[in-house]
Amino acid sequence: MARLDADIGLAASANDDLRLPAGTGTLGKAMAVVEAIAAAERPLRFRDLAARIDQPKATLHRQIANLIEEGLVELRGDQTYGLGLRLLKLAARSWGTSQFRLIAEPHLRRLHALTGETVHLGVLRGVEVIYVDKVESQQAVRMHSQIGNASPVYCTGVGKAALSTLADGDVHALMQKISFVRHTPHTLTDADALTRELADIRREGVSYDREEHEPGIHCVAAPIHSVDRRLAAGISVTAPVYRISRAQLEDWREAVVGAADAIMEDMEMRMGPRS
Amino acid sequence: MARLDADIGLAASANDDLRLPAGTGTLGKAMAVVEAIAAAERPLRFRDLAARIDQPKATLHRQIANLIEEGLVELRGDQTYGLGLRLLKLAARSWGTSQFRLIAEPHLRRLHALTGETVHLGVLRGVEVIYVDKVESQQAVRMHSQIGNASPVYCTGVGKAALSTLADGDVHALMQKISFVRHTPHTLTDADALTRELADIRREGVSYDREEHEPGIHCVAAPIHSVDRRLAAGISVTAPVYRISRAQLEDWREAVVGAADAIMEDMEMRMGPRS
DNA sequence: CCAATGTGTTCCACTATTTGGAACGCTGTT
DNA sequence: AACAGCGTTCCAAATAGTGGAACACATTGG
Repeated sequence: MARLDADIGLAASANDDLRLPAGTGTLGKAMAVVEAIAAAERPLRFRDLAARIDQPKATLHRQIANLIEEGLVELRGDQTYGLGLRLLKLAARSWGTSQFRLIAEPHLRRLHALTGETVHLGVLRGVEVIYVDKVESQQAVRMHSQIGNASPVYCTGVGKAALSTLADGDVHALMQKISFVRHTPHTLTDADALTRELADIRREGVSYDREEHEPGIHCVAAPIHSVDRRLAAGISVTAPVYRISRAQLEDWREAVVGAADAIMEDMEMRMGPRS
Repeated sequence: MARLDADIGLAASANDDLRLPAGTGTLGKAMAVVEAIAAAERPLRFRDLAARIDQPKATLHRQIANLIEEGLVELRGDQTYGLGLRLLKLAARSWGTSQFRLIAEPHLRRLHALTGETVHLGVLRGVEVIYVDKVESQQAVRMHSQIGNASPVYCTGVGKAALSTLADGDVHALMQKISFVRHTPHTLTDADALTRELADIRREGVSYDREEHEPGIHCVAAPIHSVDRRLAAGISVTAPVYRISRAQLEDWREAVVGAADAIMEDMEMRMGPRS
């Protein structure tokens, strides 16, 4: 059958850390440039890019020219580069037609109806979790963002849940690439601590984020094992500590796990029996 | 100064209609594949792609393999291809840091507060308008989508507004590429009609969508001329006919134009004086 | 005022990468 | 069993990307 590994993006994200080549030849180099532009907070100019990319000026210049021509990158303010509109368009299309998201959506809503708190659906990609969907109460400050946003695996509920679905080998490989950053006093800051917690998560079937990413925010999450192991994902209910107690969070445990299981079932229904 | 034309995406979108090569070499071919996958409604299999791409099987196969490796495309259900997660991540980053959007946002909110109806911010890209931001009342069915969504230029308020900011030459070039599709009885279905309406829009400074895209929906829009002519954009207030009369819509005209002008001013403030 | 430095851009011979015809190995069909 | 359709791999040939060097414009400073 189909080789063409996706490998849950383990290898895929080899250059998430914007290093040079990949096994992808020209395309890889082009994407490295895109990633460099995406990674920068302050707008970059040509020389800035040249500094982070380590390629001859001439080469880089042409690569950028191509990226601009393709609408993946844009030249603005007549000196700085930003990501292009084509990405927005493609992402919208991707989001709108993602089978996984479509199947999961009703379950997210149900979970939100039950808890009244924000529900997230996240997928593992390299050493990050990417949020693919979200249902939240009223958004005082709306953030269409969040969807598509990336968070670290090691300090988020979905992140740890997703990790727990991987084989030990894959987990170890990933661990090497994680750079642990302490975000709060509760953040797990090394591979050992994380490994130990993963064991718990595998046994219990739930993971918690106990204010490990943002102070004052905690969550319950459950892993979603995809049928074909091509996807490592998780679902979570997030809430501020001041409103939702640790005990309350644990009471939602069953609901969250239930939702995750329901999503898996629906996936098997609609993808399993030979489509 | 900087060549590296962006050209408002006129040339950029040369292969919006998923034709073969571009002047972009390898990258262009890769993006053609991505675009083909994005364009399809029903999931495509390898042979489907091979049919629409016109490249030798072997070549296409390797291209796809690279795209998968890079996370731009994903192989799912073990036979069909979809767009990859990396696009979501990049788009989110792009959206979150877009200067244009950030500057425009407060004005969109003000306009929404005034009218109570949905406000859109759209940018011209090739023969389409891409919605870059949106403020809406209560979303019964939420659609984070819409943002990033593409609509035709010739039958939307923002589309026509954006067109009106272009030089005649560019407009003509674009017209050639538009394939006019009648969406409602009021849709403009040929270049002549559109050209005539553009003259009105240039004179009046507003454009209307009089149920030209969707029956029962109309809108007022105003063009945003970007300082450096690198961007052709527009802003609009959209409402259902049953609730908002044509007259009411025209009463908002000044507000919409005002908001568009305010956005331009803010842009000049923050980009003009040598940053 | 004219060198000197720091940008961004173009040229073109060299070479690494992409190319695609052909052959292979599946799975399902007649 | 032979056949047909799909997906996958190989490798010589050719194309497309590379990058050192030189150019054109700013801006700086001696």
